[in-house]
Amino acid sequence: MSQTELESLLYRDVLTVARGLLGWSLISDLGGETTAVTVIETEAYAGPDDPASHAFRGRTKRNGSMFERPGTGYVYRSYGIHWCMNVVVGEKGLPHAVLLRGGEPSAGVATMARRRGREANLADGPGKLCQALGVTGEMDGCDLRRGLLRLEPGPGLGGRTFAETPRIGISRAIDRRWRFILVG
DNA sequence: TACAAGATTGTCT
DNA sequence: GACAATCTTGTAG
Repeated sequence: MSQTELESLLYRDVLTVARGLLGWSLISDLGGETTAVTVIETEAYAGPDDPASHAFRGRTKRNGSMFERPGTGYVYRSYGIHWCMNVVVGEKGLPHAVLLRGGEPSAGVATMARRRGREANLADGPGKLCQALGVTGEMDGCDLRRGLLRLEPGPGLGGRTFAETPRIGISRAIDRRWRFILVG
């Protein structure tokens, strides 16, 4: 995959993008320190067609970023405590997004451990991933194709396969198997 | 204007 | 395995 392929991937169907982002690197230079993870777990949210999406009932102050152009980051606060980040996909104005649920630390591990206050389980959850990379609400609406927080070609699937499972932590439309996770 | 619920995590039992 | 921490949105009065 190349940066150009990322560009075209972002305009594909949200489920295709959710699968395609597995194995990519998410790199952060926030706070003057470089940290990075390999994306290993994603979830797809299809805005107006998805009762579980924040954008199901239209645009609000919080989810405005989801209506921006693909490649935009949508960062929101969860349960008033944690930050969770999405990659906006699809045509501009269509609130489709892929939630980055988990990653494997690949660079700046010491920095991530310091931010997280522990050595293990640095990014195996949406809130943990953001904390490890230093992502906060200030990054809402940023351009993930360039800048301090960006997606770059990573190790890819590396011969590993991925599983499709029901989504986690939601109460609506839980029957849709729109969660993708690398196994192995 | 008030209140319930939520795409979660860490700690304690 | 249960529960608290903590804030924004949506809905009702």
